[in-house]
Amino acid sequence: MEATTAGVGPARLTGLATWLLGQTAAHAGRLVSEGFAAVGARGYHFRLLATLDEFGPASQSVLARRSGIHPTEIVGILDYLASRKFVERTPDSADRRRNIITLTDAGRHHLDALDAQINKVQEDLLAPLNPADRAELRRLLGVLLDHHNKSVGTA
Amino acid sequence: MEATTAGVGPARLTGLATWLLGQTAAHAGRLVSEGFAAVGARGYHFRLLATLDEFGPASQSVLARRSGIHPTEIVGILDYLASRKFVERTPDSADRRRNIITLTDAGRHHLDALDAQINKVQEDLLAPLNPADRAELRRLLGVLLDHHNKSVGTA
DNA sequence: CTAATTTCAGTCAAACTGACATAC
DNA sequence: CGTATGTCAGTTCGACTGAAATTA
Repeated sequence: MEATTAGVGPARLTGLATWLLGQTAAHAGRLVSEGFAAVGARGYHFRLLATLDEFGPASQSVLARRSGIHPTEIVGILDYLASRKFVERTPDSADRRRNIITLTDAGRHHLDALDAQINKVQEDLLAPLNPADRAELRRLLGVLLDHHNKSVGTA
Repeated sequence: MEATTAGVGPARLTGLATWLLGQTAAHAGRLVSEGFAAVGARGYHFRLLATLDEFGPASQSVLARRSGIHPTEIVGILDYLASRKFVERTPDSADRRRNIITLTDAGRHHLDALDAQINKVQEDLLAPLNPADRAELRRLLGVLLDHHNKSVGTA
């Protein structure tokens, strides 16, 4: 049996973990984009809103670290989310460099819609895998991420 | 133990297969880019050269299908590869719409260098996984790819 | 002075869309 | 005619670099 070929293409390529990962992620990304586009949103919105929902209000730089989104991206995403009244940006009185970002009720509501959407996408993506395989995939990807997060120092 | 958390971040996000996949692929992509940049190349070059090496000369559209690279991308990549004398573009006498692309000796040589590079990267990426886990990861990704290639009709 | 925070402007790789001339 | 091929121009998403102003 050996390494699966995943359709067609040069074996030199299709046997590579990096290629399989890239192709699968591209596909997943397509599904995610479509799913979010259906509710007029993007991946970044979900990531930021989910971060706010689970960790509570925070400054933009803390948000960047928690969400894994690059600090320079945060500004624009927040501009948009604030314009839609999904978050509130208020200056931090304790440290005037900072803004404190808070999730609004509308934002929480929107997040629920995105949540429903993204869960549909998981099903789509993982359709051909049974529960054990899904868990195993998550485990393996988790190990890789943990390892590389540590060595690179994303913490 | 449950689904691995993969560092930090909102559970709503970090438990998602799409997120794990995206993050891991981003990391892998970083490693690949760095590796290829070290020999003055990019991922596309390797993909196209490998495709030519394994399947032999072909038209640009066939190359696109075989490599999984979007047809409109092929043009520019080939422009570059031809300028470096890694491939030759000759008009097809049988069908004057087509160019036949051929790998040169220099191209084959360059491909060897890229091959060495990309294999180093695999090791880097998969370092925390034992051989069985690596095979399992490849298998699972392969299943996903096969499934989605079929339904979308990339063939 | 150094360091952190936010912001702006721009780059980049990969993938894509739409249009078009040419040839089949 | 409709379709396939190659080309060009432009867009998108996610991620990044570099620089700057403000404040700690």
